[in-house]
Amino acid sequence: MARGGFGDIRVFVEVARRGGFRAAAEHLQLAPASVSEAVQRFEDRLGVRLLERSSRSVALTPIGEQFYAKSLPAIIELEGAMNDLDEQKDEVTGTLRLTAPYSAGPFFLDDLVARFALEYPGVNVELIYDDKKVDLLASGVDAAIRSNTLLGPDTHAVPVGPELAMTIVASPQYLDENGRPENPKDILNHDAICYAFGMGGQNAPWGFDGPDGAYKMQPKPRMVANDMRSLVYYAKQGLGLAYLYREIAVPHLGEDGLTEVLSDHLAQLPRYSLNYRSKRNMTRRLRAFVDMAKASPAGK
Amino acid sequence: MARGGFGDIRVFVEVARRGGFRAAAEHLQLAPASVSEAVQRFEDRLGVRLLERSSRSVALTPIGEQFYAKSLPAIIELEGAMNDLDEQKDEVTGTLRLTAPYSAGPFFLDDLVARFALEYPGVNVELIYDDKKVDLLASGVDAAIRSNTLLGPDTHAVPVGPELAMTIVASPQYLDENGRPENPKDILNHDAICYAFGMGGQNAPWGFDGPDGAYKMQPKPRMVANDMRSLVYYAKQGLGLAYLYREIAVPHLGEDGLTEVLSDHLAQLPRYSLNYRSKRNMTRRLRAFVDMAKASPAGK
DNA sequence: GGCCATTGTTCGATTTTCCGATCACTGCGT
DNA sequence: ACGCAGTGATCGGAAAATCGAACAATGGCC
Repeated sequence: MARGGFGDIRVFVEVARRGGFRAAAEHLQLAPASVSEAVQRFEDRLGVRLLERSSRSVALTPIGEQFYAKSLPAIIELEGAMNDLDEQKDEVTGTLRLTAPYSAGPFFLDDLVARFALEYPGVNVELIYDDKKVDLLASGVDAAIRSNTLLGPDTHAVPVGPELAMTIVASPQYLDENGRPENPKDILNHDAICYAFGMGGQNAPWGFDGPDGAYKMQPKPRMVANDMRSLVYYAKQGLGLAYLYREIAVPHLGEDGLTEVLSDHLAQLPRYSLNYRSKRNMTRRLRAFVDMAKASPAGK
Repeated sequence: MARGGFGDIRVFVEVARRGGFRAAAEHLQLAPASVSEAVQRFEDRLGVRLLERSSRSVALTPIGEQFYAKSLPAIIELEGAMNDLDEQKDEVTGTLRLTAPYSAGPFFLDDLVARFALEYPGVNVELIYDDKKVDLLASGVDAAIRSNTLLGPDTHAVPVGPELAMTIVASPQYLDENGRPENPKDILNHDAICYAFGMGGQNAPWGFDGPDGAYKMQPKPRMVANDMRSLVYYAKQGLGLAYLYREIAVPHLGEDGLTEVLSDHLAQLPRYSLNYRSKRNMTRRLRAFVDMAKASPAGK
């Protein structure tokens, strides 16, 4: 550091601003002795006394008052510039750690993450697919995409991904043999092919819209898997009614394939929720990702 | 100085402003190595590269460009505040303490000090004529003018005053009675009127230039005084050869006055040396005096 | 292509700054 | 008047910054 340079101005200004050496030292993260000595050396070099001292207090001299008044605005500007630098700095390198359900990738997340990685080449992305509940504080991830909004200190959520259209499908053969459900309550009399959230996880409830609003039902699960392509396969084999994302079912509809039922009764699922903690030291890379996710169209 | 503090901003800004480390170093009065290392440490602490370097040039990174743009106005403000402080400080009353040989006053120092006092009305000048050796550290003076350069920690010297032409004079009567010295060694056969450096001080040796270079001789002192006007008087009285500053002798030459001898053999004395310590307590008034002394023409 | 001047960098030595422990002083409460 | 808490200052040792000398790299000139 250039001896007796502008760093001394900062130290002096801090003493003046805080009304004492010890308070200034605390703010500057220096020892009180260091602040005392630094200001003394500064005054010696200048050949000017900026501060009047007694053993219990400190006051500005007239010339110190003037110098302080002139210097403070500039010091504040430099503090701002340093803060801006800190904020920008986060875009340079770092790893963004995400977790998301397996299902999110093909729907929208692969695309979103790829676009993010291209725009911010300095950021590495670590994406852990997991269907389990996640604790943002304990998990070490920057953000967790889940189907629901997470709660916690300083936790925020933004909707991401597409509006999720659901469907219930079955093979024509199954329907011939077991009848067509006419009302949502009819699924209780049918075999259900359900999606499970991993081993030991709950089965996804089936969501419906009725005259009284949205509600969910939990049918009797005949087949359970945590991969919707398997659900499609089981349905084709005539093993029951399968509840899954419509996008996955669409290629398998019609002719010898699957038939949709109860289409008018199905509720759309809410979009995924990007959950993150917006604490004071929220990194720029997380901020950038949240901003990009917000800006993405609902279909993506 | 608070390490890694705002002093580093100033150093970085200076490199950016001047387009290179060496130019910035010159302006900051630091070694190039110091500037290079200071900016490197700054970048390391920040975790950001502000400058792109090659072996012959330097350029700002994008983030460095932004930081420079934000910081420069504040640095300029602080420079202004420092300049204002310097200007104010010059107005603060203070005492410049000098010591000089008795001989310096009439030659140049009275004039120099008078011009200084007129230009800096807020400064008092205390001038102690003394021919003794002086210890800058112990003496309490700001600067010591002596005929030689002083040595010591942080001690600097600049030549001041006129080139000192010397002369040897005697009365025509004396020369008629005792013969005219033809060579410097002849003065050993004459009575000498010598200048003494105060009571108990040495006599000033007589300086000559010969084919083998400059040398000094110490003649047999018949008359001794520490005021050259007295030496002039003694010489007029025919008491011997007097060695003194030519400027003092000139009004007394010719007619019934004094005659110069050995003029071709005399060495000029080196200019006086203004010795001062440029340590951390170098005041602006001392700096101003040194600058004015440097700027004075050699005849003054 | 070779040489030279100029640049930024490196490194061990030196100088300066920072720090912890301690001290002197002061204002306040009793 | 005394004791205590809190302030700024001091000082020797540790840590950091600066420096001089030397080096590597580069661009311009011949």
